[in-house]
Amino acid sequence: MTEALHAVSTAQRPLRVRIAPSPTGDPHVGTAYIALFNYVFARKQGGTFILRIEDTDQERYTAGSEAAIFEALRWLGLRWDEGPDVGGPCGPYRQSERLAIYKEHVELLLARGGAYRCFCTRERLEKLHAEQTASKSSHLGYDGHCRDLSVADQTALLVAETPFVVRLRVPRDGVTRFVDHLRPEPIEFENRLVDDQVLQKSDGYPTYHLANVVDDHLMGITHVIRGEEWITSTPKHVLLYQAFGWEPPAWHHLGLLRNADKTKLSKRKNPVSIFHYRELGYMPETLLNFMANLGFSMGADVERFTVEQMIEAFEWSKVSVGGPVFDPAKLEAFNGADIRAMSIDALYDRLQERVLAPARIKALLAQAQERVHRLDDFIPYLSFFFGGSLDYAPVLDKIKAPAGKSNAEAAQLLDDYAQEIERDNQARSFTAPALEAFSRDFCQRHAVKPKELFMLLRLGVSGRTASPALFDTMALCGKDRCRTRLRDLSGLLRQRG
RNA sequence: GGCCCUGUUGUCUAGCGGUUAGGACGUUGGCCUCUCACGCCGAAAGCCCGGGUUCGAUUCCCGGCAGGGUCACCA
Repeated sequence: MTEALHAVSTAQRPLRVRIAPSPTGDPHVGTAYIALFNYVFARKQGGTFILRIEDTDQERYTAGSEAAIFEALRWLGLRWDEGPDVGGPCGPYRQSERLAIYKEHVELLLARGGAYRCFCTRERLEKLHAEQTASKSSHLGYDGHCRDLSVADQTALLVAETPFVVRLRVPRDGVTRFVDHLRPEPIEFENRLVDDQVLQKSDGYPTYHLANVVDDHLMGITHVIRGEEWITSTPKHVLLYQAFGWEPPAWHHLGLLRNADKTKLSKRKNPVSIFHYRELGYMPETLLNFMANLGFSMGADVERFTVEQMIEAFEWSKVSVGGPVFDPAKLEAFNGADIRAMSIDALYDRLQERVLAPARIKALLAQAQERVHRLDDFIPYLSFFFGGSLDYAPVLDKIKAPAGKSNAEAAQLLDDYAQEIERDNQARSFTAPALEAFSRDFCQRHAVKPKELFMLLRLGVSGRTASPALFDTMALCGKDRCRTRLRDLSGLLRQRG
């Protein structure tokens, strides 16, 4: 049985893999991690590496984050062969441009009986969920209310323009089994525990599950290499392939990157933006090497290697699957070693690329010009625009919670501030005017005097009581540097109790 | 809670029935040295637990336990 299942894999089709990020927020290191393994595997096998943008959620979509994904992956050197920007034979590579395709496939499924229309209201579903939770029902999920509506009933509802979603008709019994090529045993799910997943939302957009399967098939994806978080929805995907009569890809679920406390790597507990590492001066090849070691082992006690060397040596048997803790200290050590290994000329060139990029330096000089008396003062004056965490010792006594607030509340205020910036479409871009508008509004909402919050922000970001205009300072420091420092400051406040 | 995945020092890992259980980060002692850093030498620290199978289990099997993931008209 096991043998037979393993043998099914992807016969003789040309090897094609993909990374399919969704454009929400900053590009995540987890995306880079998964991209790396897809990329390396494709290169090793002479296959094709595809970038597909999964932008089917209009609510969470954020402008500019697609471009940010391109930028981040390019910075890392993970070049894709097909994608929204470079095109390719299976385009478009942006799901929002493939809506007609999904519609068509939903119709196909409906016609075949593999899916059905569900007219249940959100209220009913919420009530259902509440009841299931309250009764401690062992399995939550749709109750199949609309599963067998008569044609007449459906027509009536359709004529009345009742909103509906389309759900996958999951078999009531039996099991769905698939092989994960990273694990020794096939993975099995009882069908009765698999929910009738929504495939098409009431706004006509596909959900991830539908779009992903349709695209993977249409784009000829032979190997799906993704995070372990997807294992539980894989039976739905397998069932979808079956409903369409398609051959599923070979599944590979990699362990999830973790915080120090072993939970799934999160923004709350760790810097997760690829840009954070770029801005703070980690080198792309070092970051890649560090991440490679999280799930891949070269063997022979070698852990410093290039992507080329990884490609050379790559085999799935060298990939481990326990969720690794992303340890910034080790990354730091790798990066330091790599800096030491460079020639002075190479180092100098590296610095020009970003840290000392002329445009950046000029922008900084513009801030320092009127505040400095000697040329030699520029560098010390601008020092806090560089580096990560600051030493707050010299200004410790100046760091105070706003009037009427405890230290803990002030810390919380800073955390909220950092968090809410991400949710603000303007402030997220981190320009001075947007930051100012956001910050003033923030003060209003949280009942703090701007003066007090702004001083706290200034101290956090610059480590000084005096600096160039706060919002220019923040914009020039960059989001990632500000975020770490504000996090540091909030930690410091919290520590005081 | 149901289901699923995972389980070697604090962390990332090597190991694939017999090893003084190897390497790296971190921690730590020392050497080098005007200081720091680097570099070098050394140390502490691990096979989740309990049953099997076996002459012998970290390794194979079973059962626990622990951690994680997932249970959306988000991906």
